[in-house]
Amino acid sequence: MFMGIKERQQRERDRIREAILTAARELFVSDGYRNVSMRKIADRIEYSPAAIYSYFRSKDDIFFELAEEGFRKLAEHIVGAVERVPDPLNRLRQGLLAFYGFSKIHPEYFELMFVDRSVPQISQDFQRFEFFQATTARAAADIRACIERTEFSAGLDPAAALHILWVGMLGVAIIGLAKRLAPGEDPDALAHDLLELMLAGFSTSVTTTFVASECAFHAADALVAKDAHDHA
Amino acid sequence: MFMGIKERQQRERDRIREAILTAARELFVSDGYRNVSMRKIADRIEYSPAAIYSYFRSKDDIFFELAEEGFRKLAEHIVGAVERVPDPLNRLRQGLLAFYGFSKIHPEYFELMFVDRSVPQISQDFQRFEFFQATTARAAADIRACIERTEFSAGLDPAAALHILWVGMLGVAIIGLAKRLAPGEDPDALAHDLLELMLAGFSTSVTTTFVASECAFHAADALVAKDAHDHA
DNA sequence: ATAGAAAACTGAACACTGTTTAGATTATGA
DNA sequence: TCATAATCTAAACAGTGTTCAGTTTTCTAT
Repeated sequence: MFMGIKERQQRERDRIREAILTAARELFVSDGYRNVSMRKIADRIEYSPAAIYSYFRSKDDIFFELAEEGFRKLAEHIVGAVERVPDPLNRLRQGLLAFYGFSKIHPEYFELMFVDRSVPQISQDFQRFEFFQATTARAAADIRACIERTEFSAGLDPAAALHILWVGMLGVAIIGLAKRLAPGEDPDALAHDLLELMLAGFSTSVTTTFVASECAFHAADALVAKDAHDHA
Repeated sequence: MFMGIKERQQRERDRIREAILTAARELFVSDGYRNVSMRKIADRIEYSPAAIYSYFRSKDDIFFELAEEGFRKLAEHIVGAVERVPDPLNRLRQGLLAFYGFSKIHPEYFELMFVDRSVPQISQDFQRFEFFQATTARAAADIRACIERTEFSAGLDPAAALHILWVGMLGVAIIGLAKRLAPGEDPDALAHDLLELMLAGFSTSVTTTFVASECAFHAADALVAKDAHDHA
């Protein structure tokens, strides 16, 4: 009869769902994601632990949603770092440094997104995060521009090159997070050096044997092509 | 009176201690270190869980010992890969590929040694593992040789350069372990490409701002100097 | 307003986890 | 033989994710 009731109920459900995520996020950021428990979340929202299970299938589902959040945050962070950089090479540089920087600003998100194996869904659906569709497309376009400007070697596959750069920065990020450096050592300097080394290497005639998958990096190329077409 | 009793008791203690480590290692390798529990270890050695605590202060202590084992294994693996390679640059290459390869042969050890944060002692004492004293010294010496042969740029700091190479390979190893690649993508090719890229970069005049700590990499230099002196 | 249905929530339990402690058992030394 | 010392265990504590029977609340239709 009253049409608004279903909607109000749905709004209420969404509100509680969001409260669960907020509680999880706060615990996650302050205590580390290893120290988030269903009972702690339940305490925060003043519900019983069992109640959460009518909003999320499992604890992993909550973390998966937080990971998605992390990918959105990361995309924003990188876009914010490169949007006013006109030069393709510098934009690439700043973008990759921003990727590394994200691991320091949001270590918990970063570990969940790129390192952790306890939430299998994140590994499984890794390529599906829209982060890749948008952000990597722009980065690949910058690499292409660098090749055209002869700043990078001609035989370079942009998608493969991006993958390599990304993996390198991931390595630095992780030794920083996992604290596998001596007290005096500066991971920032390491990040800088590795990045410059890789960029310098791309100006020589290195060949790539790695083939980046269609669904992620090359699909992103199509997206940029479409983007260029739209702006034409 | 009977002098041998204390010794026999100590032997027995050592035997049981070793049995605990063996049980832990087997569970660790087959089920993953996240799935090793004190109760499972206790079941295997047919003792009560509490008994283990008179041989190890905590579960972390067991894992720390397994990590030490891992570092010995890794050192052996790398030495085995490079011992018959005469050329310094190739030796460096093979050594770094062996480091990456170790992450595939012993993923559980690798994650425990280089990624995991749940055993704080491993992060804390990371630089003290003898692995660094020996293996990194030889790698740094190879880098020095490459510089002398003008295969690498002159201004290079061998310790810093090694750190950079190591971190790069660590990145590839981790995306492999954490399965952050699309199904078709080959982490081996990625490892190869990144390594060649970095080596190519070192032949250009890149500058390093990173300062490797005394206690780990530079201390290793001293060890190699001593080594050279001993063989003279 | 009231009965019935549906949705929401809880208490208690299950099977785990690392760790501690008091007590029982066994081996040793005089 | 008897006390001491070493060794091992049962039980418990506080925590974990998850499930389920049952209660409470909310909505719908008469």
